[in-house]
Amino acid sequence: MKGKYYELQENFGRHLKLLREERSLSLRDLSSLCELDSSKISKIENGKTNLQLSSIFELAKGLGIDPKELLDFKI
Amino acid sequence: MKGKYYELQENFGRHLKLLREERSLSLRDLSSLCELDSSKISKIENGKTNLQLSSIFELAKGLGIDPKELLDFKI
DNA sequence: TTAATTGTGGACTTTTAAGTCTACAATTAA
DNA sequence: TTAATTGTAGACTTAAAAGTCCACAATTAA
Repeated sequence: MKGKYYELQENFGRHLKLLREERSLSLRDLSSLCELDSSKISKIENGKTNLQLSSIFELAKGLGIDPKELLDFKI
Repeated sequence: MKGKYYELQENFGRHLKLLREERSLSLRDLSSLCELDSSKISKIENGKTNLQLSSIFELAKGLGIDPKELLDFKI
C-alpha cells in the first residue's frame, strides 16, 4: 500500500531531487556529503520514505542549505 | 543512551513547546488539532523522539503554521 | 568497444517511531 | 476541599526507517 502520507513524501522527494540536480550532484555525490546511503536517498526522492528529522538535517548539510528550505514546497 | 541526534531533537522540541505555548494550547489541545497523541507530543517536546516528516506536518497543521516554521530554530 | 557512472531496487537486521492506553503527581480552578 | 486540567512516563504492539550491502540496466565517458 501507498500509505497515508505518500503524497507528502512524493512532494518532498520531488523537491529534494530538484535541489540536488540544481547543484549537479549525483546521488553518490550527495551521499558522500552527508551520512545517508545513496540508495536511501533514491528512495526518499521517489516518495518511498517518511524520513526522520535527522535525515532532513543530514540532507540539508549535504546540500549546503538551511533545513527549512527542504520543506519549502507546495502540498 | 541519548543518541546521535539528541541535541537536534532537544532544540526542535524546545522550539515546538514555545510555538504551542504562544498559542496557549495545552498538549491535549494540540493533540485534538492534529493526529498525534498528547503523550507523544510531550515526548517530542522533551527531545525524546526523532520524529518523522509526517509528524512535523501534523504538528504544523495543529498549530496553524507553515511546516517550515517548525525548523526555524538555532542548532 | 570498454570502462565508469548513475539511478534504482532488493535483501536483510536492528532500532525506533507511531499508535494506543493507563496512571499519577502537580498545578490550577470551582 | 474537591474536581478538573496538565505534563509526563510507562507498557505494549505493529509498522517502518535506518543502515548496510549487493546487483544490474541504462547512460555517459574514455
